[in-house]
Amino acid sequence: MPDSDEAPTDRSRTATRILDVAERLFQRRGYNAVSYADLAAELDLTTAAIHYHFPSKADLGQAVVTRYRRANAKQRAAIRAETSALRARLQRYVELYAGVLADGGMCLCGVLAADEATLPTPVRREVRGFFDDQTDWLTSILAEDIDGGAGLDGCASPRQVADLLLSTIEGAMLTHRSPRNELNTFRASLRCLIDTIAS
Amino acid sequence: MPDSDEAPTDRSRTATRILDVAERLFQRRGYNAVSYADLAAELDLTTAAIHYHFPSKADLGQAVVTRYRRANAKQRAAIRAETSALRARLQRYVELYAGVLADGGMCLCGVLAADEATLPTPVRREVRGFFDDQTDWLTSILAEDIDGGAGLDGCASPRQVADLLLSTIEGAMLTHRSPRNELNTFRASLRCLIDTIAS
DNA sequence: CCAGCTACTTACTCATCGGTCAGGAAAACG
DNA sequence: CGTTTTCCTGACCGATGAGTAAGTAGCTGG
Repeated sequence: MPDSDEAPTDRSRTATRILDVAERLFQRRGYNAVSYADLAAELDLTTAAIHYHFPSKADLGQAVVTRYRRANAKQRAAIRAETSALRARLQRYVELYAGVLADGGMCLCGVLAADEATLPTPVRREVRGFFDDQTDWLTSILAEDIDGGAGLDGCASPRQVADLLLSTIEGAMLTHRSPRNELNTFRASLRCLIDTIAS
Repeated sequence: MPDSDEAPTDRSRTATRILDVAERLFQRRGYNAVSYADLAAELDLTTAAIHYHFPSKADLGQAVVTRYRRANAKQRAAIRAETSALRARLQRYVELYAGVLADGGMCLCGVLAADEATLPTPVRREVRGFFDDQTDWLTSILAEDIDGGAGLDGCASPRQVADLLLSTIEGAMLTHRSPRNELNTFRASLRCLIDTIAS
């Protein structure tokens, strides 16, 4: 081994390109509407080449979601490290999703959740894991808050507020996709919620 | 014509059965993962029989969503007629979706929104129409409210609150599907929001 | 210089997809 | 009664889905 590489999973150049394109397409079209042929065309490869790196579509799907989860964990860690106020943290967290929405995509796990019934088991497990990651993180961020978070009348626990936040984010992405510039509507909905939650 | 039938679109018995099964399957698997063969098997028909009633899949999809939209409009009208308090109206509105979630489904239009990029144009138009229906109705319900709805700090307009509500509902359905009894989590999230919005 | 591995391509397989067409049973119509 | 219309079946179509097998070009290490 040349040097202890940054990533725990050490992917070849081509495998990484495949994951990149697959992630993009999954975010736009969902799991079932993406074929090996689509990927091959965009990558200028054959479908067999993709099967060489990812034997089955389940393998590919799992690899994409696992990487997505890992990248997301890093981003959340950065937010936690670089900000301390609840409001600022939530705002930066929302911007994570706004960025995806801005270039015509949907949260990878949000869109895969819609295909849940037809997802291979390992992919489904990974998607659920992603959502658990989010609610756990949000819960701890909310619980850490100094002023007790008395914003929402009806919510007893930070966990409930976390659930509410995640739901709203995923739902806002689902219902406000590209055509008109609904990115602003997305941001407005979330700003509204955050203003109520934080201070 | 025997008598002026209740429905503007007068469907044969079989066509209605096809729509019923198609709606159920779309809600569980999304648009792309439902085939004519699936429907035929469940209905004990041939695929050709379905093509007789709905020549293309786009026709079928559009018919399903149009009917769904119409039924939903009736339910909303009933809520408006039978309740007057904002809180009660919103609670009954949320129960509309909780019912779908309870038997393992997802909002038809929510799940179709995830497949948006691959949807035939008429189906996509109908799905967008459904969302417009919801925000319009919620907006007017909120605007009608006597106490001005001072619940959410950051939201100026009823329309913004309506957007927020719809997003939360769709997102909560997406992220809290069947396996454990997450129906309660769904209800808790929405109760939390409603408590903040109404009185 | 050859053995072996990595990273592919070419050329398939077989199932399933949405969709078509000719025909037939049965009911409705005149 | 005969004819037309409604509603369906059986047999098929070409395209596309995921996946496979065999072969090969290019490095790499001994």
